[in-house]
Amino acid sequence: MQLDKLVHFHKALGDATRIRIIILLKNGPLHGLAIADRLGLRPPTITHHISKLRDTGMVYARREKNTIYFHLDERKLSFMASAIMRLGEVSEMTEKEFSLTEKEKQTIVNNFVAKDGKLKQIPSQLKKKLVILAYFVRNFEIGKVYDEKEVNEYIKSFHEDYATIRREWIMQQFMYRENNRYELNPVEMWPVTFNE
Amino acid sequence: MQLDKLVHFHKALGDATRIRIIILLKNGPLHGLAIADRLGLRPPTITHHISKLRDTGMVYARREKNTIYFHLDERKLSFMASAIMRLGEVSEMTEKEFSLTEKEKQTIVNNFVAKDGKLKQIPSQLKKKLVILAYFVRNFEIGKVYDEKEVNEYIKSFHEDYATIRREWIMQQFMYRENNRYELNPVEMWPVTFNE
DNA sequence: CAATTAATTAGATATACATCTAATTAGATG
DNA sequence: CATCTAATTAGATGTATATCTAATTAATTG
Repeated sequence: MQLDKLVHFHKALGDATRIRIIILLKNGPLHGLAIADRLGLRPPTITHHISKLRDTGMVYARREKNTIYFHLDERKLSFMASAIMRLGEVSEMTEKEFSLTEKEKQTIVNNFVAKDGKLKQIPSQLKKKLVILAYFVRNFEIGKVYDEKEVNEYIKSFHEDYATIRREWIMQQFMYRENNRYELNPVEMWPVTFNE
Repeated sequence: MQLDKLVHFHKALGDATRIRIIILLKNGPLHGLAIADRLGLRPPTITHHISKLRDTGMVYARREKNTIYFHLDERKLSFMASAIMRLGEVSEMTEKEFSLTEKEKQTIVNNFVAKDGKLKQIPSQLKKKLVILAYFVRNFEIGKVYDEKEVNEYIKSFHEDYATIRREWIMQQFMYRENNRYELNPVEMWPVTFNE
């Protein structure tokens, strides 16, 4: 399910009147006037809410004579309600954010790092920035503690604006700082990993 | 869970930015500036959204130095997301709507039905109205088909405004009408049942 | 086809809320 | 205590939306 659909589903349930309609429909189909009467609201208000519920697919309509009965599709409701828990799964929208192939990452590096190994500029696009940060941070040793001067010196070897890079490493959780001493965070915390 | 809490939970998820925050936090805790940077938004905007998420309990905060890390409580998220499916269960909010003891129903009947068995007036409060409608509708036989005149005659035996009562029985699904012939709906469809 | 009933549309109103900038608070550190 | 950084608050702005009344459409039936 794509993000937009998920948002609309929860928007649909984010209203007391619509939840009450769901409750009514749990006990079986009902038509508009009956719903309006039970909730103490006017028919146009029910039309408004029902159409939002129908848009998500969790409610559908069946005509009988000139009365329209609204039914709750409990399976759909259940499926969509649980979607938020499945967010991390493959083929979910998460992947759009941060999954890059090694090839793509290499391309980004090639675009921003000169032949002499220096960083031409810090990418402004988040995804690219993270790749670059990951690329250069790998030269620290896991578990080793560095003082600020050491970190600065290393950064200067490939880019002049050491303050920004240092700050980004902390902010993006590649590194951890305590009492001005720096060390790598565990790789699991990195927003992007970089395997050569 | 009470209705209000459920509504607020879904309201909280009914926004693309907040869903994106959830996605980020699924990969581990993050602090405000990092979230702002990843989403391309300003810190106050993040404060705004995070506080809505915290209100529901699905996100909590832990301070480390002067950075505040926000954590996702997946168990709470999962519990609340599934609440909509449990709506019908006992001790849920449904019961507030329509569960009356036989005694309470009898009291309502006593208040609205005179000693001679006539309906004094149609209750305006929904709950009471349904009890009265159920009370009088029981005299029809299950499965038997009535024509409109028969229905009217029966209603007149206890109340003058037969049109209203007849219409309410249809609207509230105590009865079903087809080609001006009337019959009782199955008791499962009644919004209120009445056992003597 | 005229009358009835159910549902929807149109348009108005009032409230909620997502986002921003600017200013402020809170903690940590030199 | 002065400075830095992170987070929050305050206040403004524009958009979204819940509800209503009045008017209209759709289907059924005498």
